[in-house]
Amino acid sequence: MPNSSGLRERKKRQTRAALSLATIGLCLERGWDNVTIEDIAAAANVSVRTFRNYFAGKAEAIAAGHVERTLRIADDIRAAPAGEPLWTSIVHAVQANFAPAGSADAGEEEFGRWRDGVRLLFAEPALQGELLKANASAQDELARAVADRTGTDPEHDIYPKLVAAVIGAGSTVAIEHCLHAESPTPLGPVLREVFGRLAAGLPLPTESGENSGH
Amino acid sequence: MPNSSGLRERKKRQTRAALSLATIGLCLERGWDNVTIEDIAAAANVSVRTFRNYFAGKAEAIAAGHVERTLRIADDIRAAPAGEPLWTSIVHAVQANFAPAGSADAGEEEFGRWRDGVRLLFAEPALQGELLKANASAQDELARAVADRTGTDPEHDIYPKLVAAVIGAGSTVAIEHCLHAESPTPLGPVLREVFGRLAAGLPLPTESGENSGH
DNA sequence: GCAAATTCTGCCGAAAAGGCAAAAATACCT
DNA sequence: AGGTATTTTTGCCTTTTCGGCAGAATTTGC
Repeated sequence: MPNSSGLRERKKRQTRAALSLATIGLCLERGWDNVTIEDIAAAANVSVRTFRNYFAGKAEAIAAGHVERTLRIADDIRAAPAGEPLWTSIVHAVQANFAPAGSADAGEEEFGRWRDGVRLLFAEPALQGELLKANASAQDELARAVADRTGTDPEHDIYPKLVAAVIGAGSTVAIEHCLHAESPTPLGPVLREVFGRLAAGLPLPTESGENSGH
Repeated sequence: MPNSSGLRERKKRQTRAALSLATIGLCLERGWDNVTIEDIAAAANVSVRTFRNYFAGKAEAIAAGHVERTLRIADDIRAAPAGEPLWTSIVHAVQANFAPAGSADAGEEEFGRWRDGVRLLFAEPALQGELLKANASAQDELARAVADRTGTDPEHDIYPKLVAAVIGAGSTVAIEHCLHAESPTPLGPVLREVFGRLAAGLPLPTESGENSGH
């Protein structure tokens, strides 16, 4: 096994990040259809063939960040204090990875890049599929984390798989809601509302005062 | 607006079905990589260009049945008796469309095609994304149906969108579970367990007697 | 340094993807 | 029926994607 901290691995991570970043940047700038893999490779100073060694296509390059982000949710759930209720851990984990502390004002550049990328993702149908695949690919890891936490079997029991799927679905709905909202909405409260409803069994919203769960 | 029952529309549906069927058949027979669009078009007696008028690619052609099936769930939810609890309607609708009455024996040919298609979709990684996209594309319609049923707003309220996403996630988990089970498992009970847990707020399964909820 | 393993790269052909306009089929009106 | 409008099918075309292959270049461990 190659040393994961050697020069080679570091360069690989750099190239990977550069390609993903270049893809997002070019697509934001020119629009999805007006960017070829050749352009991206040139912008990242590698050959077209090398791009293909890293990613299957433009979409995958853009979604790469989302995959890492989602996988980190599983880690956070595993690392949560043992006594904490499962749903609390879930909300914290999702929030920590999709709505970093500084939120909107403290211009976390990485978060800004991610936000731009996601907006693109939702615009182009070819990218929606990739986002979905990213969620799905993290689902197994998520299910294992939930199984760890609840003492269930990630292979044979339905419970952890169902919870993992619901985490993905709930996160997606919350993010999409904030992204499509006319006024910029912070993700945190929406996430709490979504998972609050889920943990309550999705009862019909009461007529009183809209459904701003709070 | 073209008459939907005219000859033209009927032929279009026929061509569409023939292409989807030919794609599934050829892919099952030769394997995903060994089928070109040219093969499919030839098998369906249309030009390659016509195939592309109907579907963006092999994957979409295979998933077409799944899309229709999912859209019909929305219709069923709309058509359910007004007094019936929402979750009851949902379980009925999903079950009706993914596990037809006669179950295995009453060979609904369309159902057979769908089943083959789904098997393919889950087997080949290149196709899993298409299943996800199929679910997502039906999500909006599902949300509108739920909104109709619950008097919520499909645009601004989170509730209908969340329920729609959960229906998709729950169905997928149930189907996947049955497909991956070593012993052939009927979908109905699994579906009821999944949505039972969801309506209960996904409480941790009790230690007693496995997790066969309900 | 040196040998082994790994990655990068150019070259290649098969396939996909989609714009365009002529041809064919269907619909609709008189 | 006949004629016209609309829609679908088709062929032709270019550009881009996709991935196998082998040699060059780089990194690693010794």
